[in-house]
Amino acid sequence: MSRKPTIADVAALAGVSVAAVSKVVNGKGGISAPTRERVLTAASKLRWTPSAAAVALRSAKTRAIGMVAKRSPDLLSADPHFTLLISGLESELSPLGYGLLLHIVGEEPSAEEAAYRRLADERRVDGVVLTESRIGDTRFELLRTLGVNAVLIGTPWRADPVPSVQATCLDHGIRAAVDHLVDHGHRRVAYVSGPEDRVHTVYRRRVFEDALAAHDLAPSHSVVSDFTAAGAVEAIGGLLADRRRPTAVLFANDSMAVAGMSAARRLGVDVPGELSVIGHDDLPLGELVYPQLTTVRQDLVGLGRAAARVLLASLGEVEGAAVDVRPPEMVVRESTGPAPGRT
Amino acid sequence: MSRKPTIADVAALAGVSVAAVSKVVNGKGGISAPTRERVLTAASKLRWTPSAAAVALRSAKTRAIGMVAKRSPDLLSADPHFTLLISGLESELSPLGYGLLLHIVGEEPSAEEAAYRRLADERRVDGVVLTESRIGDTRFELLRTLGVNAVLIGTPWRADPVPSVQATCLDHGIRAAVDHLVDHGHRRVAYVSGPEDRVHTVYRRRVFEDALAAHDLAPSHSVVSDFTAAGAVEAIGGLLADRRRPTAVLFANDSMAVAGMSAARRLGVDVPGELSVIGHDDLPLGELVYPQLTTVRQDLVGLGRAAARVLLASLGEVEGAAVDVRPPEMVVRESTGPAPGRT
DNA sequence: GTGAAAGCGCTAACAA
DNA sequence: TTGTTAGCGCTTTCAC
Repeated sequence: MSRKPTIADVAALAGVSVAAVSKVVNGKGGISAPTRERVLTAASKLRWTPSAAAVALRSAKTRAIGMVAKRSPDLLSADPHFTLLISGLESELSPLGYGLLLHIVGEEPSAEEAAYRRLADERRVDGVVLTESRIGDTRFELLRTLGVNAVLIGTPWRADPVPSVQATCLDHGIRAAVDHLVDHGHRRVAYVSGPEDRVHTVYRRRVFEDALAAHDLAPSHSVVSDFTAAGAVEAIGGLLADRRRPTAVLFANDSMAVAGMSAARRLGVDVPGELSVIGHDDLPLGELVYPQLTTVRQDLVGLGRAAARVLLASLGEVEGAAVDVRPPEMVVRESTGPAPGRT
Repeated sequence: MSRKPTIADVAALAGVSVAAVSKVVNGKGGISAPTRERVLTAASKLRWTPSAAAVALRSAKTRAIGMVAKRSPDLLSADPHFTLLISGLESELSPLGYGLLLHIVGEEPSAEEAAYRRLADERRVDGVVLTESRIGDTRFELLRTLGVNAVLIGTPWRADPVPSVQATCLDHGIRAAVDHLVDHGHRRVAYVSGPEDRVHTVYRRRVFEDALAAHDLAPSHSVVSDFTAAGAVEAIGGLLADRRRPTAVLFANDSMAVAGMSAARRLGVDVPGELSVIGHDDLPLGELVYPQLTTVRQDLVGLGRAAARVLLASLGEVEGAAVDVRPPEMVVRESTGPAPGRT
């Protein structure tokens, strides 16, 4: 197994200087067509590709972007979610030869910060993508002082002037879900949210309330949960125990919705006969279960793609319009139906 | 925002040579305690960390390992699986400062090979981990000729002398599942496998058959499926249409099992009353659904961890015993019960 | 249009 | 024990 060829080998084989080779592969001007040709054939004959390390050292560009994901102990909620975002990211990064450096950290608050710091200090990436926007989020400040490009997938906390991507018409999905429910005669509708420190938790609950208010209704119940199965089960238990229990419930994600739906059925409550259930995100999971889950689809892959474009644009790799992210839309499947007592 | 400090800055601040700094951070000998001390304080005062690019260039070690995942179009099956493996990998890599470079590629055969080639040619990683061992797998050969360290998670194809990790007592889980079923009076048991090009497909089916044979039984049906929801639905449809239909079915993964279970219920077949269902892997999904899925647990996180250790060992980063991977075990939940007509 | 040469930040001989 | 120095493979002025 021979030593990896270097730019010098290519230059020698092509009978030109290393500078010429460099110019050719980087598309810099001042190279005649014939020279160009010879360099290219020499390079492919040698199967030469520039060493990532050398390029990174010389040009201070790593051609990699980083992502750090907090993994909750039961990893129930966030994961399938991440996979979709990552697919979207990769579909934009890969064609440009960018890599995705992934870090999974535990729940300890310091672990996440340490991961970002390391990425920055070691100069391993040209930018990072953040997810799960939190209230009081300090990650952008950190990254800014570290001098790292960053983009947030989701709604920034306050008017924090951070680059971020999100769907247009962000409220459409939940509104449609509420309208759907009300149209089917539901009057007592509950909401089970995710952790309160998430920016989207607050936003989505407000949209939910607004949408109900448009029908002169108020939430029958509003419970804060934690994205775990146990949390969803507990939440549904509480709701169903109420004498004036809801006839429909929206969950902040699909995993909770499925867990909640299962818990209801286990308690002998028919879904959607006695209780309609709606999820959020539209993960593959929702189609697997019985009854199939009605949910609010989010264009997770599109969000990943858009985030990559923003980063790439700030690195001067691409220009122009950000790709747009499809607005959330309701996907009606089997877990919703008319309110009980209504035909 | 000031320029990133270099080793020279640290050396200057500490009043020593750059070589001294290098030796200190790399734990090479020949440094007096006081010098060591001053270097360390200087480094932390400047928040200096060696540049990954420079280290990589100089030492030909990137401190990163790569993984390329084929993403099936409907990404139903493989994904939650990957997340678990990645968690395991990261838990070993992170503490040693190793990064995980992830590539998601499409189904085209060439895409995968291209991804490995790029990782190798650009010298972006010190090793790669492979998953989804296939029959006639050529990836190891490729990686070998590319001169890249690799480790396989799963059973190698034939006696291919490749470093790989897998659980001990690999057959225990499926055997236990079969025994469980037979003990509950099941005599007509079917198997729904994954794609036939996977090594584990063949292996698991054989274990299934052996386990049944130990009870003087043969599979009632054996169908090859594809890890998709649609495939599982179709498979279950076929099985249930048979006049002598099975009273229990094992699926090659949890997603198919859940989809199959749902399809059965939709056809009016009670699970586990009329049909027992068993999955494979024990993904979080199985606990969410109703009835909860009985399944064969696989220590996916442990496999990731073990794979990382193997790679790290071959890079001289750690030594000694590989971590061991917990044997597969059956997790009895709600989707299995006595055979119909038996109390 | 092309090439010579100076580093990017670090490690590892080798000297002192 | 410590410092000097020669590159690792590449990009980029700046001459020619």
